[in-house]
Amino acid sequence: MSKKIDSFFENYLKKSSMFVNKKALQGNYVPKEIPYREKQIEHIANVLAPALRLEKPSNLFVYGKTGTGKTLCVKHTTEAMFEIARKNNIELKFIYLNCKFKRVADTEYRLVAQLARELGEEVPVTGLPTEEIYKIFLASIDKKEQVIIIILDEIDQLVKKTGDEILYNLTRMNSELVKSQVSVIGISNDLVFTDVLDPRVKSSLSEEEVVFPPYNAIQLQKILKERSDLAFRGNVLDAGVIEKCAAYAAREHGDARRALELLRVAGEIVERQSGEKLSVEHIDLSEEKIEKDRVLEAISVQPKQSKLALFAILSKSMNNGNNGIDHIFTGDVYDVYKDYCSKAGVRPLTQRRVSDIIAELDMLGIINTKVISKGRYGRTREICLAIPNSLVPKTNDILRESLSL
DNA sequence: GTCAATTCACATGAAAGAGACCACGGTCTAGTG
DNA sequence: CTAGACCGTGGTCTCTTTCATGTGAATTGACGA
Repeated sequence: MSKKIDSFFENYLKKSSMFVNKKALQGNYVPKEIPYREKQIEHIANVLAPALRLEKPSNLFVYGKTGTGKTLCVKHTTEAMFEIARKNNIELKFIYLNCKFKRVADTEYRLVAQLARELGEEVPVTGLPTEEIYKIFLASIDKKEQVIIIILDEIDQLVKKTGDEILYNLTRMNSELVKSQVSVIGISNDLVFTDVLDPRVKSSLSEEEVVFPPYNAIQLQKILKERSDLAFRGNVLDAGVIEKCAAYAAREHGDARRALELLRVAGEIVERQSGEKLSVEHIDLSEEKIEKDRVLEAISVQPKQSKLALFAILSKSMNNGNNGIDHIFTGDVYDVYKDYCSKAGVRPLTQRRVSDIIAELDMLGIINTKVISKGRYGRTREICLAIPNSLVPKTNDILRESLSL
Protein backbone atom coordinates (compact mmCIF):
# COMPACT_ATOMS: atom_id res chain seq x y z
CA MET A 1 0.00 0.00 0.00
CA SER A 2 2.59 2.49 1.02
CA LYS A 3 4.63 1.47 -2.02
CA LYS A 4 1.73 2.46 -4.18
CA ILE A 5 1.38 5.82 -2.49
CA ASP A 6 5.10 6.43 -2.72
CA SER A 7 5.25 5.70 -6.39
CA PHE A 8 2.20 7.86 -6.91
CA PHE A 9 3.99 10.81 -5.41
CA GLU A 10 7.18 9.95 -7.26
CA ASN A 11 5.31 9.93 -10.52
CA TYR A 12 3.56 13.10 -9.59
CA LEU A 13 6.87 14.82 -9.13
CA LYS A 14 8.28 13.47 -12.37
CA LYS A 15 5.29 14.48 -14.39
CA SER A 16 5.91 17.78 -16.01
CA SER A 17 3.34 20.25 -14.82
CA MET A 18 1.10 22.25 -17.08
CA PHE A 19 1.74 25.18 -14.86
CA VAL A 20 4.90 27.17 -14.63
CA ASN A 21 3.51 29.67 -12.22
CA LYS A 22 0.03 28.88 -11.08
CA LYS A 23 -0.02 31.88 -8.79
CA ALA A 24 -0.56 34.11 -11.80
CA LEU A 25 -4.07 32.74 -12.09
CA GLN A 26 -4.97 33.09 -8.45
CA GLY A 27 -7.21 35.78 -7.09
CA ASN A 28 -4.69 37.55 -4.94
CA TYR A 29 -2.00 37.81 -7.57
CA VAL A 30 -0.90 41.36 -8.26
CA PRO A 31 0.46 41.71 -11.79
CA LYS A 32 2.98 44.39 -12.66
CA GLU A 33 0.77 45.91 -15.28
CA ILE A 34 -2.97 46.23 -15.00
CA PRO A 35 -4.37 46.63 -18.50
CA TYR A 36 -7.31 48.92 -19.25
CA ARG A 37 -7.16 50.55 -15.85
CA GLU A 38 -4.65 53.33 -16.45
CA LYS A 39 -7.19 56.07 -15.98
CA GLN A 40 -8.51 54.71 -12.74
CA ILE A 41 -5.06 54.20 -11.30
CA GLU A 42 -4.08 57.69 -12.27
CA HIS A 43 -7.18 59.06 -10.62
CA ILE A 44 -6.56 57.16 -7.42
CA ALA A 45 -2.94 58.23 -7.39
CA ASN A 46 -3.93 61.86 -7.89
CA VAL A 47 -6.32 61.77 -5.00
CA LEU A 48 -3.92 60.06 -2.64
CA ALA A 49 -0.76 61.92 -3.57
CA PRO A 50 -1.11 64.72 -0.98
CA ALA A 51 -0.56 62.09 1.68
CA LEU A 52 3.09 62.06 0.70
CA ARG A 53 3.31 65.63 1.91
CA LEU A 54 1.50 64.62 5.08
CA GLU A 55 -1.59 66.43 3.96
CA LYS A 56 -4.89 64.70 4.32
CA PRO A 57 -6.02 63.25 1.02
CA SER A 58 -9.70 63.38 0.13
CA ASN A 59 -11.78 60.44 1.06
CA LEU A 60 -12.22 58.19 -1.91
CA PHE A 61 -15.00 55.99 -3.03
CA VAL A 62 -14.45 53.20 -5.52
CA TYR A 63 -17.29 51.43 -7.26
CA GLY A 64 -17.46 48.59 -9.69
CA LYS A 65 -18.83 45.11 -10.01
CA THR A 66 -16.93 42.08 -8.80
CA GLY A 67 -13.84 41.20 -10.75
CA THR A 68 -13.35 44.57 -12.36
CA GLY A 69 -10.04 45.13 -10.66
CA LYS A 70 -11.01 47.58 -7.93
CA THR A 71 -9.15 45.96 -5.12
CA LEU A 72 -6.25 45.18 -7.38
CA CYS A 73 -5.82 48.77 -8.52
CA VAL A 74 -6.16 50.21 -5.06
CA LYS A 75 -3.62 47.77 -3.70
CA HIS A 76 -1.33 48.39 -6.61
CA THR A 77 -1.42 52.14 -6.12
CA THR A 78 -1.15 52.13 -2.36
CA GLU A 79 1.71 49.67 -2.38
CA ALA A 80 3.63 51.84 -4.78
CA MET A 81 2.97 54.85 -2.58
CA PHE A 82 4.00 52.99 0.50
CA GLU A 83 7.32 52.14 -1.11
CA ILE A 84 7.97 55.78 -1.91
CA ALA A 85 6.95 56.80 1.57
CA ARG A 86 9.26 54.25 3.11
CA LYS A 87 12.20 55.38 1.03
CA ASN A 88 11.67 58.97 2.00
CA ASN A 89 10.81 58.30 5.62
CA ILE A 90 7.33 59.65 5.34
CA GLU A 91 4.95 58.60 8.06
CA LEU A 92 2.26 57.16 5.88
CA LYS A 93 0.31 54.04 6.71
CA PHE A 94 -2.26 52.02 4.85
CA ILE A 95 -4.64 49.72 6.60
CA TYR A 96 -6.51 47.34 4.36
CA LEU A 97 -9.58 45.62 5.73
CA ASN A 98 -12.05 43.45 3.95
CA CYS A 99 -15.39 43.88 5.64
CA LYS A 100 -16.78 40.75 4.08
CA PHE A 101 -14.87 38.38 6.30
CA LYS A 102 -16.92 37.22 9.21
CA ARG A 103 -15.45 37.82 12.61
CA VAL A 104 -12.89 40.29 11.34
CA ALA A 105 -14.59 43.48 10.44
CA ASP A 106 -18.30 42.94 10.20
CA THR A 107 -19.37 44.99 13.20
CA GLU A 108 -18.41 48.39 14.48
CA TYR A 109 -16.53 47.00 17.44
CA ARG A 110 -14.65 44.45 15.41
CA LEU A 111 -13.77 46.89 12.70
CA VAL A 112 -12.26 49.41 15.07
CA ALA A 113 -10.62 46.66 17.10
CA GLN A 114 -9.04 45.31 13.94
CA LEU A 115 -7.84 48.77 12.96
CA ALA A 116 -6.26 49.16 16.38
CA ARG A 117 -4.66 45.76 16.02
CA GLU A 118 -3.16 46.73 12.69
CA LEU A 119 -1.49 49.58 14.50
CA GLY A 120 0.02 47.15 16.94
CA GLU A 121 -2.32 47.58 19.88
CA GLU A 122 -3.37 44.60 21.94
CA VAL A 123 -7.12 44.60 21.86
CA PRO A 124 -9.49 42.03 23.34
CA VAL A 125 -11.85 40.27 20.98
CA THR A 126 -14.83 41.34 23.01
CA GLY A 127 -15.78 42.61 26.41
CA LEU A 128 -14.90 46.27 26.11
CA PRO A 129 -17.37 49.01 25.33
CA THR A 130 -17.13 50.17 21.74
CA GLU A 131 -16.39 53.64 23.03
CA GLU A 132 -13.29 52.33 24.75
CA ILE A 133 -12.06 50.74 21.56
CA TYR A 134 -12.39 54.03 19.75
CA LYS A 135 -10.33 55.73 22.43
CA ILE A 136 -7.59 53.15 22.16
CA PHE A 137 -7.56 53.48 18.41
CA LEU A 138 -7.49 57.26 18.47
CA ALA A 139 -4.73 57.35 21.05
CA SER A 140 -2.73 54.92 18.98
CA ILE A 141 -3.02 56.99 15.82
CA ASP A 142 -2.29 60.23 17.52
CA LYS A 143 0.98 59.09 19.00
CA LYS A 144 2.91 60.72 16.21
CA GLU A 145 2.45 62.89 13.22
CA GLN A 146 1.29 60.72 10.38
CA VAL A 147 -1.29 60.10 7.71
CA ILE A 148 -3.30 56.94 7.88
CA ILE A 149 -5.37 55.69 5.02
CA ILE A 150 -7.98 53.13 5.83
CA ILE A 151 -9.12 50.97 2.96
CA LEU A 152 -12.46 49.32 3.54
CA ASP A 153 -13.15 46.69 0.95
CA GLU A 154 -16.72 45.56 0.37
CA ILE A 155 -17.88 48.40 2.50
CA ASP A 156 -21.46 47.84 1.38
CA GLN A 157 -21.56 44.59 3.35
CA LEU A 158 -20.52 46.42 6.46
CA VAL A 159 -23.11 49.13 6.10
CA LYS A 160 -25.84 46.68 5.23
CA LYS A 161 -25.22 44.83 8.46
CA THR A 162 -24.44 47.58 10.89
CA GLY A 163 -25.62 50.87 9.47
CA ASP A 164 -23.61 53.87 8.45
CA GLU A 165 -22.75 55.17 11.89
CA ILE A 166 -19.28 53.70 11.68
CA LEU A 167 -18.51 55.60 8.55
CA TYR A 168 -19.78 58.76 10.12
CA ASN A 169 -17.50 58.26 13.10
CA LEU A 170 -14.58 57.35 10.90
CA THR A 171 -14.85 60.32 8.60
CA ARG A 172 -15.40 62.66 11.51
CA MET A 173 -12.47 61.32 13.44
CA ASN A 174 -10.05 63.92 12.17
CA SER A 175 -11.61 66.59 14.32
CA GLU A 176 -10.50 64.69 17.39
CA LEU A 177 -6.99 64.10 16.18
CA VAL A 178 -4.25 66.58 16.86
CA LYS A 179 -1.15 65.28 15.19
CA SER A 180 -2.34 62.84 12.58
CA GLN A 181 -4.88 62.58 9.82
CA VAL A 182 -7.12 59.82 8.65
CA SER A 183 -8.60 59.20 5.23
CA VAL A 184 -10.94 56.50 4.14
CA ILE A 185 -11.07 54.63 0.87
CA GLY A 186 -14.30 52.74 0.46
CA ILE A 187 -14.57 49.97 -2.09
CA SER A 188 -18.00 48.72 -3.02
CA ASN A 189 -19.49 46.21 -5.42
CA ASP A 190 -22.85 47.77 -5.09
CA LEU A 191 -23.30 50.62 -7.49
CA VAL A 192 -26.28 52.21 -5.79
CA PHE A 193 -24.86 51.68 -2.35
CA THR A 194 -24.38 55.36 -1.53
CA ASP A 195 -28.09 55.99 -1.98
CA VAL A 196 -28.86 54.41 1.35
CA LEU A 197 -26.21 56.40 3.18
CA ASP A 198 -26.91 59.32 5.42
CA PRO A 199 -26.34 62.41 3.27
CA ARG A 200 -23.65 63.70 5.62
CA VAL A 201 -21.73 60.46 5.39
CA LYS A 202 -22.27 60.30 1.70
CA SER A 203 -20.84 63.70 0.99
CA SER A 204 -17.83 63.27 3.21
CA LEU A 205 -17.01 59.75 2.11
CA SER A 206 -17.30 60.30 -1.58
CA GLU A 207 -15.37 63.50 -1.93
CA GLU A 208 -13.79 61.71 -4.85
CA GLU A 209 -15.19 58.82 -6.81
CA VAL A 210 -13.67 56.33 -9.17
CA VAL A 211 -15.82 54.03 -11.24
CA PHE A 212 -14.62 50.73 -12.62
CA PRO A 213 -16.59 49.66 -15.66
CA PRO A 214 -16.81 45.94 -16.42
CA TYR A 215 -14.33 44.47 -18.85
CA ASN A 216 -15.68 43.51 -22.23
CA ALA A 217 -14.87 40.22 -23.91
CA ILE A 218 -11.99 41.62 -25.93
CA GLN A 219 -10.32 43.12 -22.88
CA LEU A 220 -10.84 39.92 -20.93
CA GLN A 221 -9.11 38.02 -23.69
CA LYS A 222 -6.09 40.24 -23.46
CA ILE A 223 -5.94 39.86 -19.70
CA LEU A 224 -6.35 36.12 -19.87
CA LYS A 225 -3.69 35.91 -22.54
CA GLU A 226 -1.18 37.80 -20.44
CA ARG A 227 -1.81 35.80 -17.34
CA SER A 228 -1.91 32.45 -19.06
CA ASP A 229 1.44 33.17 -20.68
CA LEU A 230 2.83 33.57 -17.21
CA ALA A 231 1.01 30.64 -15.71
CA PHE A 232 1.18 27.85 -18.26
CA ARG A 233 4.00 26.06 -19.94
CA GLY A 234 4.39 27.05 -23.60
CA ASN A 235 1.39 26.39 -25.84
CA VAL A 236 -0.63 23.92 -23.84
CA LEU A 237 -3.76 25.89 -24.56
CA ASP A 238 -5.85 24.87 -27.53
CA ALA A 239 -7.09 27.49 -29.88
CA GLY A 240 -10.30 29.10 -28.70
CA VAL A 241 -9.79 28.38 -25.03
CA ILE A 242 -9.03 31.95 -24.09
CA GLU A 243 -11.93 33.18 -26.17
CA LYS A 244 -14.30 30.78 -24.51
CA CYS A 245 -13.18 31.73 -21.03
CA ALA A 246 -13.58 35.37 -21.86
CA ALA A 247 -17.03 34.77 -23.28
CA TYR A 248 -18.15 32.93 -20.17
CA ALA A 249 -16.91 35.68 -17.93
CA ALA A 250 -18.21 38.50 -20.09
CA ARG A 251 -21.61 36.98 -19.77
CA GLU A 252 -21.25 37.36 -16.02
CA HIS A 253 -20.80 41.11 -16.12
CA GLY A 254 -17.14 41.04 -17.12
CA ASP A 255 -15.76 39.36 -14.07
CA ALA A 256 -12.04 38.88 -14.66
CA ARG A 257 -11.53 36.99 -11.44
CA ARG A 258 -14.03 34.43 -12.58
CA ALA A 259 -12.41 34.09 -15.96
CA LEU A 260 -9.05 33.43 -14.35
CA GLU A 261 -10.54 30.92 -11.97
CA LEU A 262 -12.17 29.15 -14.87
CA LEU A 263 -8.83 28.86 -16.57
CA ARG A 264 -7.00 27.72 -13.47
CA VAL A 265 -9.52 25.03 -12.58
CA ALA A 266 -9.52 23.84 -16.17
CA GLY A 267 -5.76 23.52 -15.94
CA GLU A 268 -6.06 21.52 -12.74
CA ILE A 269 -8.55 19.20 -14.38
CA VAL A 270 -6.21 18.55 -17.29
CA GLU A 271 -3.37 17.95 -14.90
CA ARG A 272 -5.36 15.46 -12.89
CA GLN A 273 -6.27 13.60 -16.05
CA SER A 274 -2.59 13.66 -16.96
CA GLY A 275 -3.54 15.34 -20.18
CA GLU A 276 -1.25 17.43 -22.29
CA LYS A 277 -3.53 19.99 -23.82
CA LEU A 278 -6.16 22.24 -22.38
CA SER A 279 -9.10 22.23 -24.74
CA VAL A 280 -12.38 24.04 -24.98
CA GLU A 281 -14.20 21.09 -23.41
CA HIS A 282 -12.13 21.47 -20.30
CA ILE A 283 -13.54 24.93 -19.86
CA ASP A 284 -17.02 23.46 -19.78
CA LEU A 285 -15.92 20.88 -17.25
CA SER A 286 -14.30 23.60 -15.24
CA GLU A 287 -17.41 25.72 -15.24
CA GLU A 288 -19.38 22.72 -14.05
CA LYS A 289 -16.92 21.86 -11.34
CA ILE A 290 -16.77 25.39 -10.00
CA GLU A 291 -20.52 25.57 -9.82
CA LYS A 292 -20.76 22.19 -8.19
CA ASP A 293 -18.11 22.97 -5.59
CA ARG A 294 -19.72 26.28 -4.84
CA VAL A 295 -23.15 24.81 -4.27
CA LEU A 296 -22.06 21.80 -2.26
CA GLU A 297 -19.71 23.87 -0.16
CA ALA A 298 -22.41 26.43 0.53
CA ILE A 299 -24.85 23.73 1.53
CA SER A 300 -22.57 21.74 3.76
CA VAL A 301 -21.57 24.73 5.87
CA GLN A 302 -25.14 25.81 6.54
CA PRO A 303 -26.32 25.62 10.14
CA LYS A 304 -28.69 22.86 11.07
CA GLN A 305 -31.87 24.89 10.84
CA SER A 306 -31.04 26.12 7.36
CA LYS A 307 -30.31 22.58 6.32
CA LEU A 308 -33.65 21.45 7.66
CA ALA A 309 -35.41 24.20 5.77
CA LEU A 310 -33.53 23.39 2.60
CA PHE A 311 -34.26 19.71 3.03
CA ALA A 312 -37.92 20.56 3.34
CA ILE A 313 -37.78 22.58 0.14
CA LEU A 314 -35.89 19.82 -1.60
CA SER A 315 -38.27 17.05 -0.70
CA LYS A 316 -41.25 19.23 -1.41
CA SER A 317 -39.98 20.01 -4.86
CA MET A 318 -39.16 16.36 -5.55
CA ASN A 319 -42.63 15.33 -4.44
CA ASN A 320 -44.09 17.89 -6.71
CA GLY A 321 -42.76 15.82 -9.55
CA ASN A 322 -40.11 17.12 -11.81
CA ASN A 323 -37.41 19.67 -11.11
CA GLY A 324 -39.34 21.91 -8.79
CA ILE A 325 -40.78 24.13 -11.42
CA ASP A 326 -44.12 23.63 -9.77
CA HIS A 327 -44.92 26.20 -7.19
CA ILE A 328 -43.79 25.79 -3.64
CA PHE A 329 -44.82 28.34 -1.07
CA THR A 330 -43.49 29.37 2.29
CA GLY A 331 -46.43 27.89 4.14
CA ASP A 332 -45.99 24.45 2.56
CA VAL A 333 -42.30 24.47 3.27
CA TYR A 334 -42.92 25.43 6.85
CA ASP A 335 -45.27 22.51 7.41
CA VAL A 336 -42.83 20.02 5.97
CA TYR A 337 -40.04 21.67 7.88
CA LYS A 338 -41.88 21.21 11.16
CA ASP A 339 -42.30 17.53 10.39
CA TYR A 340 -38.60 17.10 9.80
CA CYS A 341 -37.83 19.00 12.96
CA SER A 342 -39.81 16.60 15.07
CA LYS A 343 -38.20 13.67 13.26
CA ALA A 344 -34.77 15.09 13.86
CA GLY A 345 -35.61 15.97 17.43
CA VAL A 346 -35.08 19.68 16.97
CA ARG A 347 -37.35 22.40 18.24
CA PRO A 348 -38.82 24.12 15.20
CA LEU A 349 -38.23 27.82 14.70
CA THR A 350 -41.03 30.27 14.17
CA GLN A 351 -42.32 30.93 10.71
CA ARG A 352 -40.88 34.40 10.90
CA ARG A 353 -37.39 33.02 11.24
CA VAL A 354 -37.87 30.34 8.60
CA SER A 355 -38.99 33.05 6.26
CA ASP A 356 -35.66 34.77 6.82
CA ILE A 357 -33.78 31.53 6.34
CA ILE A 358 -35.49 31.06 3.01
CA ALA A 359 -34.41 34.54 2.04
CA GLU A 360 -30.86 33.70 3.06
CA LEU A 361 -30.85 30.55 0.95
CA ASP A 362 -32.02 32.71 -1.92
CA MET A 363 -29.10 35.06 -1.40
CA LEU A 364 -26.72 32.12 -1.57
CA GLY A 365 -28.17 31.15 -4.91
CA ILE A 366 -29.23 27.72 -3.72
CA ILE A 367 -32.86 28.50 -4.34
CA ASN A 368 -34.73 31.15 -6.25
CA THR A 369 -37.61 32.95 -4.69
CA LYS A 370 -40.07 35.52 -5.84
CA VAL A 371 -42.63 37.29 -3.71
CA ILE A 372 -45.98 36.90 -5.37
CA SER A 373 -49.49 37.77 -4.43
CA LYS A 374 -52.17 35.17 -4.86
CA GLY A 375 -54.84 37.73 -4.41
CA ARG A 376 -57.48 36.64 -2.02
CA TYR A 377 -55.27 33.72 -1.09
CA GLY A 378 -52.58 35.87 0.35
CA ARG A 379 -49.05 36.89 -0.36
CA THR A 380 -46.15 34.51 -0.21
CA ARG A 381 -42.85 33.50 -1.68
CA GLU A 382 -42.74 31.27 -4.67
CA ILE A 383 -39.74 29.02 -4.25
CA CYS A 384 -37.86 26.85 -6.69
CA LEU A 385 -34.52 25.13 -6.53
CA ALA A 386 -31.63 26.84 -8.25
CA ILE A 387 -29.21 23.96 -8.11
CA PRO A 388 -28.70 21.96 -11.28
CA ASN A 389 -30.71 18.76 -11.54
CA SER A 390 -27.61 16.64 -11.63
CA LEU A 391 -26.72 17.86 -8.14
CA VAL A 392 -30.07 17.22 -6.53
CA PRO A 393 -29.48 13.61 -5.43
CA LYS A 394 -26.07 14.46 -4.07
CA THR A 395 -27.45 17.43 -2.19
CA ASN A 396 -30.20 15.27 -0.82
CA ASP A 397 -27.65 12.76 0.45
CA ILE A 398 -25.54 15.39 2.11
CA LEU A 399 -28.51 16.86 3.90
CA ARG A 400 -29.99 13.54 4.88
CA GLU A 401 -26.72 12.40 6.31
CA SER A 402 -25.84 15.51 8.22
CA LEU A 403 -29.31 15.71 9.68
CA SER A 404 -29.38 11.97 10.32
CA LEU A 405 -32.83 11.63 8.86
C1' DG B 1 -70.44 45.21 -15.86
C1' DT B 2 -67.79 48.44 -12.77
C1' DC B 3 -65.42 49.80 -8.88
C1' DA B 4 -64.04 50.28 -4.24
C1' DA B 5 -63.64 47.63 -0.06
C1' DT B 6 -62.27 43.45 1.96
C1' DT B 7 -59.37 39.72 2.89
C1' DC B 8 -55.80 36.38 2.97
C1' DA B 9 -51.17 34.63 3.99
C1' DC B 10 -47.59 35.83 4.37
C1' DA B 11 -43.52 39.62 3.83
C1' DT B 12 -41.01 42.86 6.21
C1' DG B 13 -39.41 45.79 10.29
C1' DA B 14 -38.25 46.81 14.90
C1' DA B 15 -37.27 45.65 19.33
C1' DA B 16 -36.00 42.87 22.73
C1' DG B 17 -34.49 38.33 24.95
C1' DA B 18 -31.42 34.28 25.55
C1' DG B 19 -27.15 32.42 25.84
C1' DA B 20 -22.34 32.29 24.56
C1' DC B 21 -18.21 34.61 24.93
C1' DC B 22 -15.09 37.90 27.08
C1' DA B 23 -12.61 41.84 30.10
C1' DC B 24 -12.05 43.98 34.25
C1' DG B 25 -11.84 44.79 39.13
C1' DG B 26 -12.52 43.17 43.68
C1' DT B 27 -12.19 39.48 47.07
C1' DC B 28 -10.58 35.17 48.78
C1' DT B 29 -7.10 31.55 49.35
C1' DA B 30 -2.95 29.20 49.64
C1' DG B 31 1.84 29.28 49.25
C1' DT B 32 6.18 31.76 50.24
C1' DG B 33 9.68 34.24 52.84
C1' DC C 1 2.98 39.55 51.17
C1' DT C 2 1.72 38.06 46.70
C1' DA C 3 0.21 35.20 42.78
C1' DG C 4 -3.52 32.93 41.30
C1' DA C 5 -8.44 31.31 41.69
C1' DC C 6 -12.89 32.80 41.80
C1' DC C 7 -16.73 35.75 41.61
C1' DG C 8 -19.95 39.67 39.91
C1' DT C 9 -20.75 43.14 36.66
C1' DG C 10 -21.01 44.84 32.35
C1' DG C 11 -19.86 44.61 27.58
C1' DT C 12 -20.38 42.40 22.44
C1' DC C 13 -22.43 39.15 19.19
C1' DT C 14 -25.45 35.83 17.11
C1' DC C 15 -29.64 33.71 16.71
C1' DT C 16 -34.19 33.88 17.76
C1' DT C 17 -38.88 35.32 19.32
C1' DT C 18 -42.50 38.67 19.81
C1' DC C 19 -45.14 42.21 18.31
C1' DA C 20 -46.49 45.32 14.71
C1' DT C 21 -47.19 46.88 10.33
C1' DG C 22 -47.25 46.41 5.21
C1' DT C 23 -48.92 44.56 0.82
C1' DG C 24 -50.92 43.09 -3.93
C1' DA C 25 -54.42 41.16 -6.28
C1' DA C 26 -58.52 37.75 -6.17
C1' DT C 27 -62.89 38.09 -4.32
C1' DT C 28 -66.94 40.27 -2.72
C1' DG C 29 -70.75 43.04 -2.75
C1' DA C 30 -72.95 47.44 -3.57
C1' DC C 31 -74.18 50.20 -7.25
C1' DG C 32 -75.81 51.75 -11.61
C1' DA C 33 -76.83 50.94 -16.47
